[in-house]
Amino acid sequence: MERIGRKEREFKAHRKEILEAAERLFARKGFFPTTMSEIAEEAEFGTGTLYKFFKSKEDLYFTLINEKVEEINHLVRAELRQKGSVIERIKKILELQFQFTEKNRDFFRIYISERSRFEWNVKEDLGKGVHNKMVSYIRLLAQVMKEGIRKGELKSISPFDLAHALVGIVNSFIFEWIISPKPYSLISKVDTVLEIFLNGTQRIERRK
Amino acid sequence: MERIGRKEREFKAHRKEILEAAERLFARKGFFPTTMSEIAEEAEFGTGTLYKFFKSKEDLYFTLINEKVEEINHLVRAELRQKGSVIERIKKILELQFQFTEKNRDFFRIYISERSRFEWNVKEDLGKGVHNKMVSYIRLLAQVMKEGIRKGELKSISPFDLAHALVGIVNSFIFEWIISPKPYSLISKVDTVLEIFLNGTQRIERRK
DNA sequence: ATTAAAAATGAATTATTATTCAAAAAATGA
DNA sequence: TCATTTTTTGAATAATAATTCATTTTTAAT
Repeated sequence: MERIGRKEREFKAHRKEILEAAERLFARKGFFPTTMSEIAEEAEFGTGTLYKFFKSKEDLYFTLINEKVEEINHLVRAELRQKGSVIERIKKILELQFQFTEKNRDFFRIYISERSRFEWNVKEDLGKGVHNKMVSYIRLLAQVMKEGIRKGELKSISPFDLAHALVGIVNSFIFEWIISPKPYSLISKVDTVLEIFLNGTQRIERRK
Repeated sequence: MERIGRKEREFKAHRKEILEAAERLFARKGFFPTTMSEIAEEAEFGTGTLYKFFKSKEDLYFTLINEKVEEINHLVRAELRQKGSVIERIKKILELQFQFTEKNRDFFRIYISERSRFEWNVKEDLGKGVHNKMVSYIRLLAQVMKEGIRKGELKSISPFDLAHALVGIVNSFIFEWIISPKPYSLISKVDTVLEIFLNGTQRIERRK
């Protein structure tokens, strides 16, 4: 099924090569300082060719981001559909997220610069898409938190506050991992993150 | 003491007006889309005049950020010098941070877009300054966490991990507050943040 | 009031780069 | 092979905006 011709296959392959070249450059220098000619050169195409695949530099940039965000969102949603306690699912999401981040370091350099930027809200649409996915991701997490509260697994705190706290901790660990000059395993931090998020950081008195 | 002449006083006043105009525009549109002419118009000066105060657009931008970061760092350091339990001081820092954020909404729109951007590492110096202050702020917090562990107030978790977790939660709440269309008090979130950070989110079993 | 010094101005300069498009190259098929 | 269509190309175009600086305006001094 899905028999597609050589032409289409090649088109997709070229498109992918361009996206990957762009990913490397955007990760290294950011959006504005990266030029279309540089991307073309990196991808071994002529400058004009890029415009056969993407109608503008911004289109290329946001296509890149959106496709990857879609990918991770997909993984997370699939996980959340599983049975199991809320806490188990939260742990699984952390593992997924950190694993995906390790496999996509370049992308995350771009993404974490992007997600807290407001510049795009001006130019409608393109930037909005990324922002909306962020919001819907939080909403999804809040949903899970709510379930956890209902089931008595989590404390009665506003589910959105819980979601923001978790996302905050995760982002902070990802950021640190990205900028760290010494490479280390991000996945090894899952337990620490979970411990802090679930049980807090205050030492518990042994006895009264 | 410190008798300064009218000339110098006016120079400083003009400089401040330019910085404030720039703050408003950068907060609204971000660095690249904001032009020097726009800033000049907003501040009611000629374009060329800006260059009497700042040697480039980047200089203006980073001066703005650095001065404000300096200000908050100063407040935090002063607080940390106080006596009292580590947990009390952490609470005080949260209050300071959230209060400062509420009073400087425009600035924080700029700052949270800036702090996770890598574009500047290229252009040496200017961007580096902001980054360094961030790092030294984390180091300071880690110091406090270490003290908390030594005194038995906090669990034995890597002090840097503790610092990153706290900063992550705080940033996440600040971000949410900035983008929220409905205004609300950020300071009212101090207790929630503290509760999550210290005691975690997992419901504790009443009895075995 | 007159002149000299200082400050402010914004039009002109310069540099940069996204995008286009006429020409060249490659693929197709008769 | 050769004519036709499709794809690629990168030099030329056009737009933008940071920065400069000759000129104007303001201030200070006599």
